[in-house]
Amino acid sequence: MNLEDIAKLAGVSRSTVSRVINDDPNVSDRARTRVQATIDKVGYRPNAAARALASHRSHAIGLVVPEDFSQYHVDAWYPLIIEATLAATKKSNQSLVLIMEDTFSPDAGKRVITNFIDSGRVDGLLLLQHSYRDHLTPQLMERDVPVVLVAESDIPGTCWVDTDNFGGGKLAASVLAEQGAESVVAFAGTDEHVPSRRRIEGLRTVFPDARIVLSGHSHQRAEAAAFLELQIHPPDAVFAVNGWIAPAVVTSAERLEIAIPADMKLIAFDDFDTELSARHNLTTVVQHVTQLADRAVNLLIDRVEGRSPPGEHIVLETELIPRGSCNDRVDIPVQGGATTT
Amino acid sequence: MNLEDIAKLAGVSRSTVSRVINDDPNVSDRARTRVQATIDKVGYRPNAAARALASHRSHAIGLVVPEDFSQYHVDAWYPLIIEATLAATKKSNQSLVLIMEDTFSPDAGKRVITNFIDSGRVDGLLLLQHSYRDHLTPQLMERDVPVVLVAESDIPGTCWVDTDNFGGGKLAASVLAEQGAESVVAFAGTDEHVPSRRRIEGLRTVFPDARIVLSGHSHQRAEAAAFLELQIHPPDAVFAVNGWIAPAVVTSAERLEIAIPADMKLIAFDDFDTELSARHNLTTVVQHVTQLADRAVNLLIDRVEGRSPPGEHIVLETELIPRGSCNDRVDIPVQGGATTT
DNA sequence: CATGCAGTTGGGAGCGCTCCCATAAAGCGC
DNA sequence: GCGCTTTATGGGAGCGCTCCCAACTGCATG
Repeated sequence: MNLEDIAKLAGVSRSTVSRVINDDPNVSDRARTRVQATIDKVGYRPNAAARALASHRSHAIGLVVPEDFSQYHVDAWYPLIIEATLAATKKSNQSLVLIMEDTFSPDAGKRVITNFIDSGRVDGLLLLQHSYRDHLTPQLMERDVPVVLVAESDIPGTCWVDTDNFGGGKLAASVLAEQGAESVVAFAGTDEHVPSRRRIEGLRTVFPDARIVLSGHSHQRAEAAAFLELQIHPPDAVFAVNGWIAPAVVTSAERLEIAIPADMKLIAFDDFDTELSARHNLTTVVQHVTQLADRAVNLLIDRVEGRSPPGEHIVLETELIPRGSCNDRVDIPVQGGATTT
Repeated sequence: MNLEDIAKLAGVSRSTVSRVINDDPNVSDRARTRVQATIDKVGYRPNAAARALASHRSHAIGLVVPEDFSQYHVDAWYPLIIEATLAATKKSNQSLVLIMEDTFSPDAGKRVITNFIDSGRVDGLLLLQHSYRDHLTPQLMERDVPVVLVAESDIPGTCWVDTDNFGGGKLAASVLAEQGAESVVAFAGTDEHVPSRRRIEGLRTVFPDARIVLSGHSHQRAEAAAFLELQIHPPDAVFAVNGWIAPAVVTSAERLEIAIPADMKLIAFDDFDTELSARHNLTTVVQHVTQLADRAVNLLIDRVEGRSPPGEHIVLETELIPRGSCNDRVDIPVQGGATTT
């Protein structure tokens, strides 16, 4: 079943059927309804390969993920962004091709280009946060491949979309300051994670002397680090730079009999695990991953179509979800689930 | 740059270049090296769309994931299987297209077929565990779409690959029996999860009277349930049917001052979070997700190529990782990390 | 009543491959 | 040296679309 067949059935030409399929305005209503009806009747679907061949556009975009992304499961960032991207591409009638590369390998960019761009498998690429200070981006920029980073970037000419991590850090700080906090400690995973770094920079606009404690991608080490820090330098307030660290802080505080929020305020960035945040009643600064993916996909499509110039970027604001860990009198009802002993 | 160009440069015909690209044996060594050299020199890549159009094969396979897969992050199953599938497709020179569908919707199958099969975007489909007693599979079977389930299935004619969950449950049981356990309780998430059900069936071949406690997809509820159960009916041994539940059992045991393994043995199925398993020193029955994906992808490709008949299935054995939670005298060194108090 | 001009429609050419068949070259026995 | 098979090569046809240009319609205009 192809264009020609449909054309014959509908009593028009191949071209007219093609126009109907591609929403070309230059079709009479009579022809359009006739064609559409036969298409629906026989369940015709245009052949993707033929379209791609003739139009030089695959209507597929590639999402580049690092080789071991499932190992970063201290939080659900990768699954969330993959799911959100998938939803966004579906909305835009694009297919999503997953691409896995060791993004730190010196010729990762070349491999991605030869395997997916030069062969026309995808029209453009989405690069995730993780892979952004690697060899990939420069190599792609050089070859002028349509690329959007889901991460802020200082490479000139790159298009990117990111959450305002700096602003989010500032927002967290302002909430703590409002509650009278003076000595603040920030718990983070690693400072190679640029978003974390930006959040801390935001915090420091209000608390320049905030201590920073890093504990890597490990719940266990986060808990040990939190316990030690809270015992030796008990602060007024804690900023959990990565949401998954917050429970470690709560547990340590419990063991040290530090009451939250009476003795110590706690604010977290991200609550990918909403159950956990609700359970610990955490006041949280959240980023909107779904929106992030939506904007990234749309920007990439605009780039592919040539509608958007290189160098464009989009910054998404964070949002404060007030719960009980910063303030005794919470006006907003606690979402789902009681606090534990 | 296309076949014709390469042919001219190498002084041969289009056909010969095509043969070299497709590893056709009927090419002289002289021609092959000449063609390969020019291909490498100019960095030529065959156009995927043209190939697909001419050969009726996209060299892409679709991985169908449920709409909200990132919400199932009590463990890392989805990210792991996605990553493993991606690695497997890469090895086989296929691209991986992610497909998201509400697998319980009555016309999910029809949508997947029209959007991805009829249009020739993918050659075949991989369906994950989660989506297996839904409307998808029957609709796909009816249309004779090449499909492999990553889940056992009783629908006649389906191809599937799965871990031997029944055998794994039996293995866990035999370990507990060996340690003299008599009263056993199994903690699981939900009994709609067929793999969990099969593991429990395996357990029951040895412990027909084992109690079953279900707590849904929630760490919090798992912990509450474990605490209550261990307090009211303290058992000899616990089978954590899903690995992520094990820490809840350990915590509850600590609070109730039940020593593991002295007072109570504990064995878990899956340690997707190896750090956690090591930290709690858990003896574990593991499934091999990488292998699972490898076999599934290969079987699907065989189906697409017509090399494999319908109805074929592959069962993968589980493996026992002995740590300290079942036996005081552990011969095998504990992997990475000490036990907590 | 010829002229112009949007609004429609049809068909040719071509996208870059694969597949098939025809042909050329080489190898082998007698 | 002659036919035969085997191996290697070239070119035509066609996969199912899009894109472009030509042509045709109807209708207002001078």
